[in-house]
Amino acid sequence: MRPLFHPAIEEVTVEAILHALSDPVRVAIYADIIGQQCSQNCSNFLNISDKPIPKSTLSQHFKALREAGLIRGERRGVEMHNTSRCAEIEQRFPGLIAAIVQAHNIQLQDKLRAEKSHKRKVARAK
Amino acid sequence: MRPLFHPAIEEVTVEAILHALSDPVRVAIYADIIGQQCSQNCSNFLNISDKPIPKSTLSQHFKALREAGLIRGERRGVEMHNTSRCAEIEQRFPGLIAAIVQAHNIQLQDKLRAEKSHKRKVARAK
DNA sequence: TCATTAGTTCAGAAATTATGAACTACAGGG
DNA sequence: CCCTGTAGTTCATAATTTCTGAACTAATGA
Repeated sequence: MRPLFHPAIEEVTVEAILHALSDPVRVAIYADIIGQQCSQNCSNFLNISDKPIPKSTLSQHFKALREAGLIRGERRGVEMHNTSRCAEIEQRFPGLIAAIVQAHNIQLQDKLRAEKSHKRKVARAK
Repeated sequence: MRPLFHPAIEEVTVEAILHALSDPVRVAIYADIIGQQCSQNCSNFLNISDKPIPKSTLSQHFKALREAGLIRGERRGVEMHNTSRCAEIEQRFPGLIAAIVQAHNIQLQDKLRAEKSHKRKVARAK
C-alpha cells in the first residue's frame, strides 16, 4: 500500500477545497472531524448519510479530503487517525473554513426549522 | 427558448455555491461580475482562460452560476445582462462569498509572486 | 426579408465519480 | 508462525457529469 499523499500547504488550492466541500457526504465528514477536536476513523461514517455508503466510496471521500489538503490521515495500527489541517489553512486562507462551516450550520438549522413547521402543518391537518 | 431559471434565495445551497465556484473558469467569471459593479455579457469571457472557451461551454458555466443562485441573468435586447446576487447571499450566508473571493485573491497573488521569482531565477541563470 | 450577433439547446464524446470485489496491513490469539 | 478478523485501499467497470460542435432561437438593423 503506497503511503498516503498530503499536499504541502502552499500547494493547496481554493478550487480543490471548494470542490471537496461541495459534496454533502464530505462536508459532513469534515465537519465531524473538526467537531471532534481530535480524530475519527473512517468506519464511523458508514451511516453518515440516509443511505449507507460503501466503504470503497468512503475511502475515496477521505482521499478527496486529504488531497485537497483539508485533513491529514495516518495509520494507527489497524485503523486510521484523521485530523483536520484547519490551522494551516486558516493561515493561508483566513476565514475561509470558518465561513463555509458557518454557512453549513445555517443551512442545517434552516432545514430543521422547515421540517418542524412541516410536521406541525401535517399535525394540524389531521 | 425557455425562460432562465433562478432559484429563490431560500433554495440556494452551500453545496451548489461551492461546486459552482470550484471551477477556475466560473470563479473568474463570477469575480469579474462582482468586480464590475454592474453587469457583463457572456462573450467578454471567451478568452478568460489561457485557451479559448467554446461558447456552448461558456453558456453552461453561466447556467451553473445562475442555478447555484450566484448570479441573475436577463435578456437585454440581443445580449445578456448578468448581475451578482451577492447581497441576497450575504444575508443568507454572511461572510461566505467574501471569504471565498478573498481566498481566491490570496491564491492569485501567491501565484504572481511565484512566477516573478521564477523569472528572476531564470534571468540569473543566463 | 436577409444578414448579423448573442446566446441556448441538444446529442454524442470525454472526463469524473461510485461501487463491488480483490487485495494489503496490522493485531490478537492459538 | 499461521490463522482470523478488522480497517482501509486499489482496481476495473458502471453510472453520472461535463464539454463541445452543430443546429437552433431571438433580437437588431440594413
